[in-house]
Amino acid sequence: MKQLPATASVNTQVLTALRAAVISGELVPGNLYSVQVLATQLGVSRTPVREALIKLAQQGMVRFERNRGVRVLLTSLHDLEEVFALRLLLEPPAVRRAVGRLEPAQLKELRRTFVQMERAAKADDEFTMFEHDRRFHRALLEAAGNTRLAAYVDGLRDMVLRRGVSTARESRSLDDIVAEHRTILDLVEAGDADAAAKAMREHVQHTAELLIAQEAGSGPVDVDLAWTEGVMRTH
Amino acid sequence: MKQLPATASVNTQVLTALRAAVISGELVPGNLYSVQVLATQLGVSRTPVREALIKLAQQGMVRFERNRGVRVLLTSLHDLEEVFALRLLLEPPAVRRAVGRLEPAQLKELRRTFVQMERAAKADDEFTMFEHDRRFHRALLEAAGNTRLAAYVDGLRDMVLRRGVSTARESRSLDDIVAEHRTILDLVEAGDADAAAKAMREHVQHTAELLIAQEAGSGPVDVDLAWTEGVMRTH
DNA sequence: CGGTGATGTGTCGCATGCCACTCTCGGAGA
DNA sequence: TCTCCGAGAGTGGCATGCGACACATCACCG
Repeated sequence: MKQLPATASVNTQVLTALRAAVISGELVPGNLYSVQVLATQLGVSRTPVREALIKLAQQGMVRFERNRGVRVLLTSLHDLEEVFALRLLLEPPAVRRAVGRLEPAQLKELRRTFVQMERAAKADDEFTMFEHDRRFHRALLEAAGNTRLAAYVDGLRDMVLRRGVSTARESRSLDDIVAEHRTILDLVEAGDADAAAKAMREHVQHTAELLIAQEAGSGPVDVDLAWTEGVMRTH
Repeated sequence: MKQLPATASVNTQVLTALRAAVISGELVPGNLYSVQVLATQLGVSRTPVREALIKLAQQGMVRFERNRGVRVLLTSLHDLEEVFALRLLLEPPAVRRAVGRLEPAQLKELRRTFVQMERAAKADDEFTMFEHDRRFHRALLEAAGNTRLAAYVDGLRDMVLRRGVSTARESRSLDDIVAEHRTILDLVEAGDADAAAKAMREHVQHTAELLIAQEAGSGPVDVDLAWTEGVMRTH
């Protein structure tokens, strides 16, 4: 675990470091860790470490076990299913609403983020690419005007990242991911809300299928995300 | 603030007590409170109080202000809009999925909860009614098989409760609320997934409109929740 | 040899100490 | 009377003290 940078509040730094450690797999899912040891490694006291872990626990990344330690939770197939069901329910409608609400400056910023993502993909810089991927989604969701939605989805991504970061390349190239984002971006810029939402749905669903198939291995895939598709007609 | 019961972990007790205090309005939105004082009132040390407040802060109910105290956040019109947009996006699809997945025993339990809600309404016991209301929604959402969704929506309700608990009666009677739930329950029992989902959407939307109108007072109501309506047809 | 109980180590949960910072309030000076 | 400033009280953030409990180890007994 790397040492902390010098700036900013200790609590925030610790939270960032621990989250990164979990995502990167440095803190192995299923294993128990002691607050004391983590604090020593980070060069701080137990308090901020414990507080950061409480936040991660609320997010579902770890779990405290009394007098035993804190366990990094592993994401089961069912966890993936839950996360992607939520993303499918939230992201497409949010994108639909974001179209037309995006200021020109935001649109430009969005494209800038996309270009950076594209560049990272070309450079085979997986980590940087996922950073921009995240910013892309976040910017789009925030434009929908619902900060809670944006923040929640952003948190959900953490649960998937530690699956995706190390293994996505095996199943699909970074270029494919970029292409899906390009489609979304183009439709957003064209102002076609429904098509953009549909593209987002397909993108998320595609990601879900690949991750779930990979996680399930050769076993039977018992996953149903179809119910997340909007079919209501109230008028 | 009432003294703590004797049982269970201190942290949990404190969390429950603080959440109840915020919802009941005992801790006034907009005001600053000191961890030390809260701890003394609850008869515990600062640590569990601080940890509970951290959880409430993550949920958006309070905010820490360094060297000043912890502020109970007030829910603005926009907050209500955000919360109900999320509920409209999540609850109807979840209900649609819950139908047909509910075991007979769960169905029976759901009806039992409804009957208790009805009884509390008859007795004009507002608080108990909202307790059962919450359990009703929670049971339905959990039946959809997505624990994260259920937990998240449950958390969202806290943001609204401290508006609704004291004021709902001014705008609509408890019986009306019960009637909407009866509609949902009947459709769920009849196995009509789409209709149940539609009923849930209308229930949530109705609640949103009343709370938002009441919050806005006579001022202009600039709220748009229509975008949460599912209109996708991907095939 | 197998089972069992004591003991030691490590852990969290909770209490407390300490520090830098913010805000208040009163008094001195114009 | 008004302004300014400084001392004091109060706060959250972080560090640390302490006790009860979980688990592993190992000696001892059947």
